Amino acid sequence: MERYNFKTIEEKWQKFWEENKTFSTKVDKDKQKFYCLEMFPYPSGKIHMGHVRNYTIGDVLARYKSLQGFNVLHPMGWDSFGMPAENAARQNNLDPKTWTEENIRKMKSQLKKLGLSIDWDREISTCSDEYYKHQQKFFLELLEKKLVYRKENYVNWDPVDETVLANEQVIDGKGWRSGAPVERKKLSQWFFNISKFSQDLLDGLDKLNFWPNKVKTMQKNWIGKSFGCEIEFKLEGELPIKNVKCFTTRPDTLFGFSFLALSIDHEISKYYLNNEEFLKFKQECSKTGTTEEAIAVGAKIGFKTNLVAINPLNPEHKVPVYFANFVLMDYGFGAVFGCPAHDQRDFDFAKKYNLKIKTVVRPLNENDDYEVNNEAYSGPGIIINSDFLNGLEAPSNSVIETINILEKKNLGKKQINYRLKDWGVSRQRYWGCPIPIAYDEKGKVYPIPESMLPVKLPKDINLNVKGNPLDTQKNWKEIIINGKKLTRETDTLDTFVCSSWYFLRFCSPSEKNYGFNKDEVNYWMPVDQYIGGVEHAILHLLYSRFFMRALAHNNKEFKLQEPFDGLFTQGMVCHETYKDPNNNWISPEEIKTIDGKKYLKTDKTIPVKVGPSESMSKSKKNTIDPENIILNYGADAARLFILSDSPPEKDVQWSEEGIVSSFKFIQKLWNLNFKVLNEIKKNHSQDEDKEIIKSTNKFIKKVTDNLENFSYNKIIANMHEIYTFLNKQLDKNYTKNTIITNYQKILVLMLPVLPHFANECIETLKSKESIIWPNFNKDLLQENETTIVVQINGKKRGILSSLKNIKEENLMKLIIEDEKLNKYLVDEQIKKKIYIKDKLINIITQ
RNA sequence: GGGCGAAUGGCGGAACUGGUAGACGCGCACGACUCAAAAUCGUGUUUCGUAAGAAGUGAGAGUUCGAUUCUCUCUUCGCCCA
Repeated sequence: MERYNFKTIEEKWQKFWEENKTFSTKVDKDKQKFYCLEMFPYPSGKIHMGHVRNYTIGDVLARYKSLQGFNVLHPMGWDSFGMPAENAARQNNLDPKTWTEENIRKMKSQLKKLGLSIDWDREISTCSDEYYKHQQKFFLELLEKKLVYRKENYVNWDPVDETVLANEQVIDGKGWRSGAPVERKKLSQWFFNISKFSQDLLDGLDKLNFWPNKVKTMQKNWIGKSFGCEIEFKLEGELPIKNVKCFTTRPDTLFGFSFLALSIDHEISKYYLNNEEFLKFKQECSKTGTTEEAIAVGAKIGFKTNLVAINPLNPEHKVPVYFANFVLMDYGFGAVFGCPAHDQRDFDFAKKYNLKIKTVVRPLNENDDYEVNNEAYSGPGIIINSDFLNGLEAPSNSVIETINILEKKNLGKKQINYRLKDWGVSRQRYWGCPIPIAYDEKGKVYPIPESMLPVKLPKDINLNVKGNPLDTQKNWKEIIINGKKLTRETDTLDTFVCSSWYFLRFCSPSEKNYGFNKDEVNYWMPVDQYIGGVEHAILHLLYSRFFMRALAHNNKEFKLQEPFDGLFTQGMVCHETYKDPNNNWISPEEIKTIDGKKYLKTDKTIPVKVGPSESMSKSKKNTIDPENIILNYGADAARLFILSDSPPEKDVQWSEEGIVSSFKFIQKLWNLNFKVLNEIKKNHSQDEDKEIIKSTNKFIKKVTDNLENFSYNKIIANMHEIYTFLNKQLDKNYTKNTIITNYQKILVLMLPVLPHFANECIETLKSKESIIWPNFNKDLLQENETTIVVQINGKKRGILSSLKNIKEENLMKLIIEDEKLNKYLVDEQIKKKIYIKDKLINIITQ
């Protein structure tokens, strides 16, 4: 026996693949294609275990499909624009480009050490102008199609850093860096008209049969289609505006109307701009963040106007009009009617300002004198206190009925509303794709002509400035187009734009004239299997789906709607957490295990508190560096373990014991390989080939089924079974040729998971058969013997072996002959027998 | 607060359309090899019970000859949205 030297063998095969361009792919219309894609990484400089898991899962699939004869596209690239580069560059006084490129170089070499079957010739990086110049063209194409527009919108503004913050940079209402309370500020920004496709994006979900339902539900909720009605309210007061439109999903509660609330940006607000109290109120409102959550959690405040709104169903019923901070201008019409009894937010508001609370829906188990007390009732029930609406079932009938009445009286109309808002793509940052636009002094928009693309980012820029660094670049900002002096747009595009079409670029990464080549895209797209984290379930996937529709809009040559045919979302990688006696987090490397208990490495008498297994994060110090794992145990062991313990869609727990056992298993397989090589040298007098043929056939079926169902953890279990079988049975008398062909089939089954190891073993076998995925023979799966479970009164009492297709009478004979079983039957009357052929018999006696 | 999902040995997890619960791995125990240890190999391992046997898939009910699987109620946990 010889030690398996993973280092030289893994290096050998990686070199072989690179030199032979084994994974380089071309369009081949005679072959069926398979596009396998994993979400491309942000080049942080180091791969983490999440990457190892994601890319191993993808690689297993890609290698499997390729062994099956598919023409597999399996590319990799870099989502390389974004804030970490800008932050790191600022800290280390570097250029973001240099920092990013160095990280890409490091990460690429780490990924290569994992032995992934990637076509590196197709590598792309979104921060290269080769990539983003096409994105700028797409932007202009969408502008032409009127799917891009500019409008004023609120942003999260950090008043200290003088910068715009993304929602996730706002922590507890404060800027993540400065700690200053975040304000709302209006800025002119670019928007993609994703809401134009709301219905289409919703409908498309039904056709995505190979997506997890969970993700489809999340997208559905995000699009948030609601059915309701637009109502026009008459206003009394000294303003030229006499009507206000509202959208509501509950027009049936109109008799519980107690106030009308307007957004501070409602057109009516312009009549209050010289009212100091109002301006103060507006100032106050700017202190709440822009997210729906911030508004929901924050205090509800209002400003009372001297206006009065009239209930369209009862002109006698008049209520006050407020401006309120919880009403958003971009939902409905920036106005809501308040019904405190049946909406908690309205209830809180009414309590605060002492407004009337009138109950108009009673729960089904209450009487008509029911009154809402401490909280709003929003459940189903019966309409009460509402004149001609009384007695209707709410909300099922009452909403439709009320809409009918309103429509007949010309007071409102049925309407469908979506929660999905247009996608704001402007970012006030340096490290992103420049928006190819310029303005004159009056702010008129000029697209940058195609001949002047790409708009490249300026080099040697000072990042240590407040606000957007591009704004301070005078030389860069000034531009002359057709003799006209203009100023460039200094905002860059949201990085989600870059990832909304990168899968198209992979199809034709060197196409010069356009973002992709139509023929190649038509061959490869859609992505057959997309694999990534569930955290991208909404935004990235929805944006990509939108981007395909936007490109296909008014386009005869490009008709793709859905980019990802199949989607798989993998779980996270977790690890135990540890704390020292002072409750400081400590990392796994600082720990020594003695007799199964864990102690500090520095002082082996101090015990370590072991916490629950949580997803790996730097803050909890429970990360494991994949580079060390590959160095110590090899890529195949890492791949084997990351797949073995849990189903890929669930979280997996990384453990030292686990990786060690995977490592040992490969060594065992290596020993087995020697045993096989020895065995085939022998001359056998007689043969028992049937057994090995049958078992191999059975394993082929198991592994193939498990691969098809993404049950990769079960494949590892199958590999252990295979090992046990061969190790025990090998010294029987098989013919040389039978061992070679069947053992090679078994090695091919292992190849997707252990590519270096399996290729090495196949090479030592020197078989003449080609390396392809083996098919199983259905006939060989048939057994002529079977085991039948014997139940008496539903309880398992024994198991009998018999030939298949045994008749019930014969089976009963066997049971009566069996002493153990018969003892349950003597002195009993058999009332009923349920016989499931070749499987089970249940005998009922009482 | 709403939506979705999950709960199986000491642990991670198997169980196809309702038909042998606990595959496979980890851990543990015992044995072999060894002067000894590590490594390796072998055997065992749901619980209670010496045994026959009984109980057992978060809790409680229901459907069924038969439920980890289907239905209802509840508990706990996770994720997403708010």
